[in-house]
Amino acid sequence: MGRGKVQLKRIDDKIRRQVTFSKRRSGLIKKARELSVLCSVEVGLIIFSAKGRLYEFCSGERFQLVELNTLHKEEKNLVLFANLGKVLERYQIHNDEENAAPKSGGGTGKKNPSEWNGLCAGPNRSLKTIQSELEAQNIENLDVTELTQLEKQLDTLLRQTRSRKTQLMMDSLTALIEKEKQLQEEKLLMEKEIAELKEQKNKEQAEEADQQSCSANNNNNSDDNAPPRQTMLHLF
Amino acid sequence: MGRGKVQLKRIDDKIRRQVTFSKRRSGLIKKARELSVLCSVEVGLIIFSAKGRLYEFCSGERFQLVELNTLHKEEKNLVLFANLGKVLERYQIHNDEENAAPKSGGGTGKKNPSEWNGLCAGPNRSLKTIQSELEAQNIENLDVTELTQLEKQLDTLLRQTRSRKTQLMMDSLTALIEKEKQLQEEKLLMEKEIAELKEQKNKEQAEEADQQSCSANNNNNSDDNAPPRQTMLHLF
DNA sequence: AACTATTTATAAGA
DNA sequence: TTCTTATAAATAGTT
Repeated sequence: MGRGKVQLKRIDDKIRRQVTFSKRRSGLIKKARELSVLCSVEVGLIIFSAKGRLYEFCSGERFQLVELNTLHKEEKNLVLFANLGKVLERYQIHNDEENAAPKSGGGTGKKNPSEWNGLCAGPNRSLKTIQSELEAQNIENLDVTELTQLEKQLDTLLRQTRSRKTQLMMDSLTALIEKEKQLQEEKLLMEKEIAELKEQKNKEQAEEADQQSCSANNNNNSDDNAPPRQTMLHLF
Repeated sequence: MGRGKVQLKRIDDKIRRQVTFSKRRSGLIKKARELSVLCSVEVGLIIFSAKGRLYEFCSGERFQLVELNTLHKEEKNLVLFANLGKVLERYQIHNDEENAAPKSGGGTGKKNPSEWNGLCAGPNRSLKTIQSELEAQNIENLDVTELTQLEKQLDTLLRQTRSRKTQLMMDSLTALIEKEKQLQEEKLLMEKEIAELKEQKNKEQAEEADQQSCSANNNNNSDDNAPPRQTMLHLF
């Protein structure tokens, strides 16, 4: 849709690419909104510009965690989804928190873990600040001192981002491992139950056979009580 | 774009809504792909249909849609997370590359993508080399050129390490998801077996009671067929 | 940031 | 569902 047909490959010219990005980005977000409204479905969209600026659309309303627990399965998925756009926000919120903490002074360095869940207030002030700084005064115009400071800030942000990412992944892993353990236990219990039921059955059959003084069919049930196999973790 | 102008509000007619959803969904995903390709940016898009079916696009494939459809709901969330993590990971790599982009010398600057998965042979080799170099000639004695080179090498190693770490964690997540699915299936089978055994037992008791025409102690076994409890996801 | 010439998406109909 | 087609929308290149 335009004067020329479009080739599905990276636009080489930087300017044209930038312009196209701007146009198509807003078009995409508009269409995402339309889809969610017209069809009453949940849509989440995140876009990183080449410079790392984040653009997002999320159809869902903000849900409180409290409410989450009152919901049923199906609904939870929707809520989780609705909150999807929050992932990135949390990265940045976290960054802000850390950044707000003084670096030079011999501070505690470590944040209260309870504040680590990204539930704290205050959006992406620092990151936005840096970004707008970068946009306002072109990076070309900064002197070494300013660049050094900027470098430090960005480095800090990057490190915090990584830290948060790792933490989120570890949380997932922990949850899954926990779940697996639980399932293994349940499995064990059920195996026991099955064994008991079979034994009872055998006994009854034996009694019956006794009464009728007949053949004793001893069902040798081999219970494969292999110890719960641990999932291989290639983490460390 | 169509025979009629569109109102930005929920389509009331169910059929029309469904059809529109189908069409616009594919259109949106197509456009997301185009944006990511044309402009070389990271794009993540997820859509939940009204029935909870998941559709997604993520620049940089990791999971095939085919696989996705075989997953359970809970697992899908993890996969989504994994994909998003991938977006972030790429974002970071991208930034790193930009930063590492050659400033002075005309090095290739760009690594072969196949080497980027951290699967390449012996990262330790280079590290050892660097270490021994450092030990042999004290870092104090290196000039700026040598230090620059060293910096580059270390930076590369660091990036590979991070990439590898993320990949391993992703692998673990995938494996755990798979494992959980398998356990759930096993559990289901065992539940069936138990139910059958109990039923047999009840029947036999009933027969016995019949024969002895006596008191009917109806053991009301409340089968706690609670649906598999949802894994708590702390993802979002 | 506006303006068109075109291409593309898609609403309705088959 | 899938296809066809008229028309609305998006947007590439231009100013």
